[in-house]
Amino acid sequence: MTDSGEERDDVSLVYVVGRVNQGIRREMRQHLGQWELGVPEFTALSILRRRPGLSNAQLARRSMVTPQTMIEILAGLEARGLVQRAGDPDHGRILRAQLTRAGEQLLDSTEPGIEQIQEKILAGVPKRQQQIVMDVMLRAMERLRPGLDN
Amino acid sequence: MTDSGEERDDVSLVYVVGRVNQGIRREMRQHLGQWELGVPEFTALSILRRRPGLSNAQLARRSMVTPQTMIEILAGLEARGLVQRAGDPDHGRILRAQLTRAGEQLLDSTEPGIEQIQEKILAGVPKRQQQIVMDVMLRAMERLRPGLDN
DNA sequence: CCAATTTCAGAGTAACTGATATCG
DNA sequence: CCGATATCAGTTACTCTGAAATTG
Repeated sequence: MTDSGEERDDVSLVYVVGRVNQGIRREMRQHLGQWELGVPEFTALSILRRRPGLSNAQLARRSMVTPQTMIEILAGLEARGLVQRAGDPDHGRILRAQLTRAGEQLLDSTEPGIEQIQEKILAGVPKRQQQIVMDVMLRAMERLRPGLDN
Repeated sequence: MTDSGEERDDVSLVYVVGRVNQGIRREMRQHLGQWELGVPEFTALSILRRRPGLSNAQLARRSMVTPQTMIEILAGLEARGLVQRAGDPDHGRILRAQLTRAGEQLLDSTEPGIEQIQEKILAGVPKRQQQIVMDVMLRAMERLRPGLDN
């Protein structure tokens, strides 16, 4: 049996965000599989390229996961030589992470496919609307972040 | 160390959707915990209330998960008496699901808290912008759906 | 025979809570 | 001592792939 379309009314944002994310993750997983890279790993690499020198705790906050979760992701990336970490000279305990050359290269190979997913789901959507979606989602992120601080 | 704010530039939609979803799921999990309900279970119940009589396969498509994943969720809900399923009279194999009285009541108790999460992240966002976000996200859902059909 | 549905079984991914140690 | 960080260990939550049976 074939399924009919979805109506525009009475559906919550929480719901659509969840469903869209589910679909995106599925495609990402499939795409990233060829490099043995998981979605959380890809996400961490992406953030680190934009923000070299983040600590594990900072990275966790940006990813909206607990530091315990992030440490595992980071440990895996470090073990594979995609990320390297060095102690902050002014702060004994903090370890600042950044991509290695290999990490950058791997990220470069994977990203076109990810952008393709994005283009696929945004095809034909006016730039102005895209901008509004980004703004609203970024505000949502900020509202969600505080509850995450340990 | 405290973290600085996020910039509006050069961040992808795929990224923000993922992060917002992560934050939403965390709050949902925390809220739903008191009823021993997981996020996928809540999602299935929500869909079923809006669409009584969906089959497992249809439910899977709407949730953007495989039918094998959905069958487990559904089986759990049925075992707990929150959902009941009956064979389609015109179609021997298909089982159509709907909420039981208990399922409806449980959903009623949980929903206010979920709406609260939504209000929290959308506070102060103009209705027009909210509508645009919904439209764009619903379009994204449609684009993501086909790849899911087995 | 083919396509869709249901469903079992096993595996893999992703994320969490608790606890400990260190540093400023 | 307190707050933030790092990190180990164990556990839970979620989703997938493979395969088999059933039905129209």
